[in-house]
Amino acid sequence: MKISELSARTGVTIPTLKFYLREGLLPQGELSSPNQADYGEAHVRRANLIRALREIAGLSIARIAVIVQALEAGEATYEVLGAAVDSLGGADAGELTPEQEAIGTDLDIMLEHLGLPTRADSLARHQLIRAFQGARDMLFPGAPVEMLMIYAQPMMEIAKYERAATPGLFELDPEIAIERAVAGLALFEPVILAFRRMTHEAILAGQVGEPVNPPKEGHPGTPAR
Amino acid sequence: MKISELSARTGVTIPTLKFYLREGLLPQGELSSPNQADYGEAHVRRANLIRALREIAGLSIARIAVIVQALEAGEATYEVLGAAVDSLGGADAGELTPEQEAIGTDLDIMLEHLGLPTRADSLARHQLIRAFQGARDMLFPGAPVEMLMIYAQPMMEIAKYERAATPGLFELDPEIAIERAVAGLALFEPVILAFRRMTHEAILAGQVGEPVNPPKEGHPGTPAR
DNA sequence: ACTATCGGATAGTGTCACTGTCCAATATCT
DNA sequence: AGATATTGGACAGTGACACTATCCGATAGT
Repeated sequence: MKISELSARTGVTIPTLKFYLREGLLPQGELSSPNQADYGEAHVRRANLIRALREIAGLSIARIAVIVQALEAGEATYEVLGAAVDSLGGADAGELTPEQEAIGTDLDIMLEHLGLPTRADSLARHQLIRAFQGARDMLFPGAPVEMLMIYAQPMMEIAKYERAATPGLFELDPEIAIERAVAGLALFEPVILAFRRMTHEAILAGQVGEPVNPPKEGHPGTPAR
Repeated sequence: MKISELSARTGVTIPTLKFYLREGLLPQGELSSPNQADYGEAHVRRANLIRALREIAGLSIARIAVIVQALEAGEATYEVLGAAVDSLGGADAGELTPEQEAIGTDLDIMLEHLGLPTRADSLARHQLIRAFQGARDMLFPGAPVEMLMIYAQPMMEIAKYERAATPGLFELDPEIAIERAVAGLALFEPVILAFRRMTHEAILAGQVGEPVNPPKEGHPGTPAR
C-alpha cells in the first residue's frame, strides 16, 4: 500500500506520516522504485500505536522513539515492556539525592514484602521515589513509605487481573503481542485515573460513602468490603 | 517577605515567579510602595502547589490557571475539586461523536450501579469515554464498558481509603483544605501508575504470579484474595 | 550618597510536534 | 502516447508553550 492509503487507513495525515518516517517511529516502506514505497499491515498497526501513545497516553515523540527502537531491535518482550515502563510517566535518569536514596532503601524493603521485584536500573522506581517524595513533602511530611501500601496492593491486583484477562497473548506473533502489551499498559492509565478522580469528586460532593447499590456480583475486582 | 525571599523559600527563580504573577497563577503581593510588594505564607504554599502540579502531575500552565482561578474565586470546595478533576488528564470540552455518546449511555448505567454519580458537564466523564474508546478499539474491539469494572472498583476503594486517611481535612482553613485536596488528587497519580507498571513488568519477567510472601495483614487495601 | 534590589513591562529563547513547499521521478488514466 | 496526479525525499516554516533576559525608573538598606 502507498502512503496515501496508509494515511486513509490510519487517519494520520501524509505530512505527519512522513515526519514519523523521518524520526524513525515508523519503519521505512519497501522501495519498489526510487520514488515508490510499499507499506504493509505492520505499518498500519505501528501508526495506530504511535497515535494512541501520543494522544491517549500523552507520550512525547522522543519517548515513543525509545519504545519503538526497543520493539525494532527485536528485543525480548520484557525488555521492550521495560523500555515502555521507563518511558511512561516521564522521568529522566538523573541521580537521586541522598534523601531520595534513603526513600529508595525503604521502598525496596516494602517491594520485597509485596513480592514485587524491581530491576536495579528501573526508571519506574526512580519515578516512584520522586513522586512519593513530592507528594509526601507537600501533604504528609515524615510519612513512611508504608503509606503506599494502600496503592500498591490494589494496583498489583489490577495488573494481575489484566494479565489474566489476556490469556492467549503469547500465542500471537511476538511483535503483535508486544505492541498489545505496551498499548495496554499505556492506554488504560487515563481510565484508571479517571475513576479515582470521579470518586473523589463524588465523595467531596457528599454523594458517595459506602456504595448506594451493592456492587454487582460476579465481576472481578476488589471484592465488596 | 520580598520576592527574593519567596524565591529562596520555594526554589523557584525570580523570573519564573514574575511569570506566574503575570499569568495570575500567583496572587499579587501587597504593595507597600510603588515598587515594593509583600508576599506571605499563602504565596509560598501557592508556589509549591504550582510547581508540584507542573512537575509532578505534568499540568500545563493554562490548566493550573483554571484550578487557581477556581481557588481564587473562593468557590465551594467541591467546585474547585471539580475544576481540578476536569483539568487533570488533559481532555478538552469538544463534542462527543455519536459512537462516544453511546458508550456514555452504557457508562452512566454502570456508574449508577457503582453508586458513583457524575456531573452532567463532567469532563472526567468525557475523558473516560474517549480513553476507553481508544483502548478498546485498539485492544478489545467490541468489548462492553463492563470490562471497566476491574478498574472502577479498586479505584473507588483507593479513593475511599484516601479520604478516610485525612479525617481532619475540613477542620483546616478552607483554602488550605482545598489546596491539599487538589494536591493529593494530582500528586499521587504517578505513584498509582508506577505500581501498575512495575507489576506488569514483573509479571512479564515471570517473577510475579501470586505474591511470594503473603501480603501483610492489617493494611488497608484490597484484601488478600 | 551610593549600591543593591525591587516591581513591572517588553522582548527574546529553546523545544516540541507538526505543516508547507518544492522537486524530479514515476504511476495512472484516457 | 500524452496529460495529470501522486510519490518519496529534503528542508524550511509555524504556532504553542514555558520560561528567560533585559531594561527601566523607584526605592531600601548602609
